[in-house]
Amino acid sequence: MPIALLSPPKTEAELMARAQQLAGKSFAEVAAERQIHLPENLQRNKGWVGNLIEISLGAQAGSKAEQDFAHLGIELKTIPINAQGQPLETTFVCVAPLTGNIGVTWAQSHVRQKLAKVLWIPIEGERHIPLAQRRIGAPLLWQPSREEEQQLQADWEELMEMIALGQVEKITARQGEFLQIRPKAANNRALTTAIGPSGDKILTLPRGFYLKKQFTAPLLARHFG
DNA sequence: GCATGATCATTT
DNA sequence: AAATGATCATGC
Repeated sequence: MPIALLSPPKTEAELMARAQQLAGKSFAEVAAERQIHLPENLQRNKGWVGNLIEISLGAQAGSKAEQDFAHLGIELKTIPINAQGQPLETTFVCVAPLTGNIGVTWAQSHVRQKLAKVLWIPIEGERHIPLAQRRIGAPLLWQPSREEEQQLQADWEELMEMIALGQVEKITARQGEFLQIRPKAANNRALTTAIGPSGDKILTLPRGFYLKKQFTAPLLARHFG
């Protein structure tokens, strides 16, 4: 007898109340509540925690493009942290568009849309903690400050200019102070179309935008530090 | 392949 | 130790 699927939260307050009720619970506890299988580790289940939290908050798991709670204008992101509350990983934002970028501005960008309002759920992520014992932290509903938005915009414009000028294969994860571009693919044989150095079409590895820890660390510290 | 969810693991 | 580049699962 499957348990009932949680309905989407109707209001921001309801979403936050649910998120606060998850705080302090272990993955084992929450997985049991929702009758979700708990894997040994995340090696072959990298999105497991994100899916667990989605289901536990009433987002439709395996959803389509758009924010997790589109009716509330809120994107959900789990972020693994260490014992000091610092992020252990970068945060994937969205796929980097490698073609069709003529005339696209920061204001219209997917990065800005995705990050307009984010519900951050910190989770214990240190690998020495067995997955079952890792706990969920207190939620943080965040909107970028003017300064944060300017930081992201500057990196985005630099990186998008390189893409538009056919320099995508010269982009490295070292570029961008707060926002970087790295591979986002099943493996290194995956290919997608991009603009080449001569302005022609080339095939290259799909890339994604990621928030560097230099961006998310202060964001978390301001609230939890 | 692309979009969802990210973390792994090699390199520096 | 930290960051970069590579990778894993799933649905369509």
